[in-house]
Amino acid sequence: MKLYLSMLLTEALGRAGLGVPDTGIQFEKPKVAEHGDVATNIAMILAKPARKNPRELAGIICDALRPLLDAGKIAAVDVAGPGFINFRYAESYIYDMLEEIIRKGSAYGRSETHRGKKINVEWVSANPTGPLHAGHGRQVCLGASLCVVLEWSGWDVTREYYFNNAGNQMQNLAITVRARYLEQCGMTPDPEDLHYAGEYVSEIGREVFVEFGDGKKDADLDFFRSRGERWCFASITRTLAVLGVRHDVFFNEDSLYRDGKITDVLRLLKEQDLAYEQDGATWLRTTAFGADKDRVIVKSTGEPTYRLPDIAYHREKLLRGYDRVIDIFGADHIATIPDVLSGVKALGLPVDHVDVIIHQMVSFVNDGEAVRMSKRSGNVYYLDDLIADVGQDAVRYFFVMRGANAHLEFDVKLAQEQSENNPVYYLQYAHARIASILRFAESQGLETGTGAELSLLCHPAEHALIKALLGFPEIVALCASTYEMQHLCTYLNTLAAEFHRFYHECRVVTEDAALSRARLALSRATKQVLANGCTLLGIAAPEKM
RNA sequence: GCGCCUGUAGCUCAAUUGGAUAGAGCGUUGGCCUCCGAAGCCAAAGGUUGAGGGUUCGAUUCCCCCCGGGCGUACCA
Repeated sequence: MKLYLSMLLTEALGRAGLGVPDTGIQFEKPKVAEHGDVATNIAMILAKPARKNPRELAGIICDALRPLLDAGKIAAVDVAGPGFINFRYAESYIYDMLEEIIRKGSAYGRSETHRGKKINVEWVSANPTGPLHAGHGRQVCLGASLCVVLEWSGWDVTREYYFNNAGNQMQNLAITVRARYLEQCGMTPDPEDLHYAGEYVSEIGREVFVEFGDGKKDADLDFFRSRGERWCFASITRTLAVLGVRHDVFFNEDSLYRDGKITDVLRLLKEQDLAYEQDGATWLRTTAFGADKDRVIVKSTGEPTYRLPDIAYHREKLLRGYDRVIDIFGADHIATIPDVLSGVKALGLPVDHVDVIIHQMVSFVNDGEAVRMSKRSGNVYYLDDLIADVGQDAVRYFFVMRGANAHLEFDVKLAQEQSENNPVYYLQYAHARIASILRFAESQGLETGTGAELSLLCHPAEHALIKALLGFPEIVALCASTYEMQHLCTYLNTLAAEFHRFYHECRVVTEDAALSRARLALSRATKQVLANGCTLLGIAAPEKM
């Protein structure tokens, strides 16, 4: 529709002796229904260069536009407010569109906008030094939903997890696992060795003991490292699977060492004088990229800091040739981004197509009290715990219902206690309710299939519901282009509300068979859109609850 | 100190990226089931969008300056 109006407006502007602004013609959906279904601010944009009153200009544009309009699509066009041009859909248009929704079914909302283009989304990427904690949930859910939305916009999506199975943190895990294993063998662990305090490390130690007895007393750290890594990997992927999240690629950090990529990058940086030795360490000349000071990339122990493998990893990823690359990070990792990107850029790779999504931290509140999160103390609220407390659907929904930039407060108690009033249940309830209506209709011998006379739907609540359904593809596109998933949540809840209103205003199954069939068709279409939305969010769309 | 994020109803957060009367949920108050799911609907109350300037037809949104909160500012990731 916007495309159609855009064409006509361009034509009309030409006839009125006006040009199209560089920004194109912008449309928006008026907040207030009386203002019509679509509006454009074109007259206000053009008013200044044309040195004319916006309202007057809008009138001129309208006059030029009216003869061009197809009455089957647009019923009315008028000037309002400071110079908006408002359009109102023709009834036949919304019936046609409803027909289309029904025809497209589970594909309604998909588009081919980015067909043939490849995108890589890297997210989660938590260190395999323990199970995922509740705070990881936000990134898990944001990324997972984003990937689906991108696919619905035609992108060929690669889901990637950068698996940090090398470096200092893994060394600490290995030491801790060994200490816990030796504890099983009857030795008292040195507190210095217990870098990770979580109970799970003891569990790993027990597993090793069960399998080998005390036969691994003299095994080297590599053994315990790989046992720890294997356990953590299994734990993380299991939790992800519970939430319906999967990755296509787990890129192992240690492969960068094995394949010599770390040394390659170090050499390349040194060749460009972007890395230098000092005080026994190797420094990255980040001041050359505008940073306040240079940073260490290889410690005096000879071990790289995270920056170096991060640069090497991004280089490998970019070399694979994606049209777009998305990195999702928590705000606590924000410091690495400028260094890594400028490092990669210095290696001759373009980074303009890399988008970094930063999400702010989550705080968990339980019964008015902050849930303390500390890996070292072992006092951790795990993502598994959160799922057990509120359910996977609530987890998936709550983490994406707010913008990534908002500091999210997750009140666990509230999510448990008030689950009846939860937005996610509100949404699912609408879906289950429609399913119930359809079952009832069938029990009454009503045919709920095709062939409904949609023009019988003339009640305001019916029109409002249809128009709400029409907005779905645009919302999907909006989420895909802004990377902001909360728009979908907001949309789905207003859609559910619109349905509930319709339900109260218009009885679906009545003696009037023709009207009943039309309303059943509308109900089915609503159910379909709700289900499609649930698919995008990764939550269930139940037939009963 | 510096950098990034943030401040909107009592609470948690929206606001289609600069649009028309700033909206939802929770909480509070009052209505609605002889009828397809009341996990629902309707209504009321609640706001100087942290404060002050600026940009323009128009600012919650952009710019400047204060004030408050979060995260960084490691030879941890």
